[in-house]
Amino acid sequence: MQMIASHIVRNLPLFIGLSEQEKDRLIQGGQQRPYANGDYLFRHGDPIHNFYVVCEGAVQLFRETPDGHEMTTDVCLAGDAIGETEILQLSSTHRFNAIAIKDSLLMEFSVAWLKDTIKNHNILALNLLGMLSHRNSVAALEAEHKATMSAAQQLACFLERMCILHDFDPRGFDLPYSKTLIASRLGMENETLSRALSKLRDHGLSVQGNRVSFNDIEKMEAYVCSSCSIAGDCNEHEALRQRLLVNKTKEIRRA
Amino acid sequence: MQMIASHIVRNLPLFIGLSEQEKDRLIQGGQQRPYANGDYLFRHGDPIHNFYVVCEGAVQLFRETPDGHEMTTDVCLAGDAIGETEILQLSSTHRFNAIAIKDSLLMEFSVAWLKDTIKNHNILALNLLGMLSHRNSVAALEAEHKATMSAAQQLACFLERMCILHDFDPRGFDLPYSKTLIASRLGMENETLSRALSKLRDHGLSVQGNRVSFNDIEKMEAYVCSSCSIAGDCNEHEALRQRLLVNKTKEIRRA
DNA sequence: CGACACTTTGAAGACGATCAACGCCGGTGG
DNA sequence: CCACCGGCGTTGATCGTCTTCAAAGTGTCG
Repeated sequence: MQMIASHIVRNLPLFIGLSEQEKDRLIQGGQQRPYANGDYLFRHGDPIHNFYVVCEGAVQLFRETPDGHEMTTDVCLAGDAIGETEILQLSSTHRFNAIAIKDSLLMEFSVAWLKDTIKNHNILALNLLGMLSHRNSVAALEAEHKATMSAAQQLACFLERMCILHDFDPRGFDLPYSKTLIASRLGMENETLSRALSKLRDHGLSVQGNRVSFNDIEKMEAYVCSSCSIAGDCNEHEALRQRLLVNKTKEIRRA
Repeated sequence: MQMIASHIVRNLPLFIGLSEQEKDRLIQGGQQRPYANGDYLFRHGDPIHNFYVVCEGAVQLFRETPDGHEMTTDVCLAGDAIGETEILQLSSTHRFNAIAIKDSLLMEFSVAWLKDTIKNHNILALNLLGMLSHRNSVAALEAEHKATMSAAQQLACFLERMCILHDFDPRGFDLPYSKTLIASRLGMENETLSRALSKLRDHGLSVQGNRVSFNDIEKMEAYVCSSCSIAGDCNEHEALRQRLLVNKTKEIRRA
């Protein structure tokens, strides 16, 4: 167990460029802790105490509006960090809820401790800057998509990103969490998601049950890119294509 | 002219906490430059050379999709910085266009130089982190609003923020740029914006021509907050209320 | 004055949300 | 073992909102 966690923490983007000894020291500052399905890590308004890394399981980050709407801002799986965006904010309270949606294992780091560490390790600050910067551009892009893309296009985009980010096989992989959650993540209703999924079958992407397969990437890109401002330098499509290639060569090697 | 620019740069959030001497040194690294209405600072895909600060005028940041849609991500006025989000990204090219929409005066800083400076001035890195972090949370909130709010509610939210950010008088101020631009910034059509504006008259906010006045903040907040997840700890409403108060006391003092 | 950009209004259409009903499964309890 | 239930996903019908298209009003500037 400790092994798994340590391995995951070692490979955090936040820790890139640090020596193994430094990583060791940092990991010493963290604490492992299990959460059962349904346990809250924290709620909106709670004081910020920790920075978290998901080692196993899944955590949903979400907010609620007074009129009862629930909006999930993110779903974190193994290897994802929670709180990067908050630790350096002025506000001392959480701005969203975090709940374990599977039995999960997390690594917790005290924020006070982490802040100090950042002040002394310039490389950490730079890593964090790069991460926030990247996250920003992704957020901007998603906001744009929400304005310019149809539900089906947004969904295709989302599945592509999921496939690459979590290193799934484009020819066929299982959704890591429920469609209800995906709908909420994308800011649409379950019914809309369901209908969007069937539309995508005409555009080279099939989803049956939990199984997703990219059948015709060219066709899908044509469908999605017409509404995407960064179609030109969008590295997702390229990555996807590469991945398909890699898998094909692996197959050939096996044969 | 140099005075104006220097004064604005001195008060950049990025430079908070630096001594005046340090600021002087940093300002030496920058260069002032005028842009005429319609001049591009850079285009999507151009290599990233500079970090900019608007000293006078206005700059529109926007993207275009292959199918002809234009989406403005931001409009920068005096005191705003351009490029904070990009300087620490891996990508070496701009991911959006920037065009002067009035005759403007900008301060330009070489990115290479700025990166070095950040590496050596820990305080700059921390300031930048705070800014990105804050920008992130604003972006997340806006994305959420796009999913949960009507056009009129989003607009009200936007005008509130504008009023506070640029230190306008809530009882009456002029829009700093065109409604077309606002519509584009909010990801809606001109017609939708126009209709949203009339709707807002029933909710305590009147706009006639370029003139905006908050007539009944209570009513407006009630209208907006029902769909806002951070209604509780949203400091915008509070700030607006304070500002109204301040202006009232000023008025009394004058009388 | 006329050209032009910006704004507003009306009418029609598209898209997603909402409401309602049903099928499917996994779990619980009799 | 089966009946029942609840969560999840799908499908159809309807409704509201935003977009689209068309037209006309407003303002500014040469």
